[in-house]
Amino acid sequence: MLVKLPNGQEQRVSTESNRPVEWFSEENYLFELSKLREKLRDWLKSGPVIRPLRHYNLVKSWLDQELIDLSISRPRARLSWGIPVPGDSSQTIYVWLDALLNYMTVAKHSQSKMNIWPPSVHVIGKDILKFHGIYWPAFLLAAGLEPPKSLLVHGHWLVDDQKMSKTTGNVVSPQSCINLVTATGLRYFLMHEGVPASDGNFSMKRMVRIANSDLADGIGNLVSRCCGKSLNPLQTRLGVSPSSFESCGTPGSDLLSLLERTPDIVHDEYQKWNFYKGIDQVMALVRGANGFFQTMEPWKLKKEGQLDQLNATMAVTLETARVVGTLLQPIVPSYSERLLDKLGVPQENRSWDFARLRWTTTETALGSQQAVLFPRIKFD
RNA sequence: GGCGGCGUAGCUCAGCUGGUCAGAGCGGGGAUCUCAUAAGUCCCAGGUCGGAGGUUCGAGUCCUCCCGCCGCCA
Repeated sequence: MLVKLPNGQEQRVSTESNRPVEWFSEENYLFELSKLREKLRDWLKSGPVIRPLRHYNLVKSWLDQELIDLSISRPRARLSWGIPVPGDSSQTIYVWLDALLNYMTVAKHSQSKMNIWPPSVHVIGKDILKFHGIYWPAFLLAAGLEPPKSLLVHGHWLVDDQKMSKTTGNVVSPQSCINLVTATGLRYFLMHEGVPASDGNFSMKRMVRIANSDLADGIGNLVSRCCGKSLNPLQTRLGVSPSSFESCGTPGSDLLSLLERTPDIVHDEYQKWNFYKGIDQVMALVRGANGFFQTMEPWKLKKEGQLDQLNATMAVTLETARVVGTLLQPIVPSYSERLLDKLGVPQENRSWDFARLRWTTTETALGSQQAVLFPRIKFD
């Protein structure tokens, strides 16, 4: 864009960096991107390659036009650091070509267990869509290699609807967020509030509120209610059977219904990268469990000596907590680990197969850890 | 200029394939409980579904125009 200098002259500057720009010409090697348009189109059509759909459409519209060949080298005279062009040491490979190969280097060679090229999903920010939706797949296709099977393109975090910038002074430091709410709290907030197709609005206040409400209060308190020695002196988790729910009447059958349908819905939302919707479903289940517990009033059942119903109530609630912990593993792994540890769930029983109600007669000892999964954060 | 996306309660969103003229969470107000991370539960208030017109028995949902925001191309 054109800006006016103090001396009255006008200067063109970059719209992003505000640094002066000028015309010049030089010789470079070019990558024949123009010859790859059809291959890129074929890749785009091969499935839900780019999501959300708006970004897929954007790349599609770029491929509706001719592609211009891409400069991929610079004269060594002004770019001495880097990989020399094979057979012509007067030119250096431009960094934005070879840098992308780091994805492949890590994926293919770091550990034998992880030879996973092409990746099933590559997560990127929307600002680098052209590189990852056009150039990178083109380089790979030209080399006879497979591009990623899909790209998940997410929006940006704004602050009060404004881009973060040093100039505006509204930059949010991830480390300061972690210091305040822990990595778990930050992750939870980002996944809870992140709608892939649109930019999010970041707020420290809102982050604390959401982390507290869900991780400390909703789930953390529920687990505390069940695991406390007051209601659970033997510190065990009893098995659940259909009669566990039946003996709790309507509240039991209502919770059973919720518990049965939630995992599939969550799975479908996760598959579509709609983590925020999946989290909504999980939290609805948590609220259902708290409501069930409140209705059953196990502290009264204990006083009255109704041990069968007390046991059923505890078993049902703890089974629900187990499912919740399993469902939330992709969202908040270490929090879920603590939860599942507290419930005495073996490591081999934490995969997705166990992210649903399971009938069992097995009695499991609770972990001896402190039951505070997520301390409430003081703020304001 | 052309094309595309978005606009639903204070905030974040769902609903968007026409049918209880709208829901959830957070926030706010009130009540209640004490097993529990002062948590839980219940109740209430909050909505011109950007605006106008149209189609239809019926529109937040379909069509047209306008307003605002964002993006791509030129």
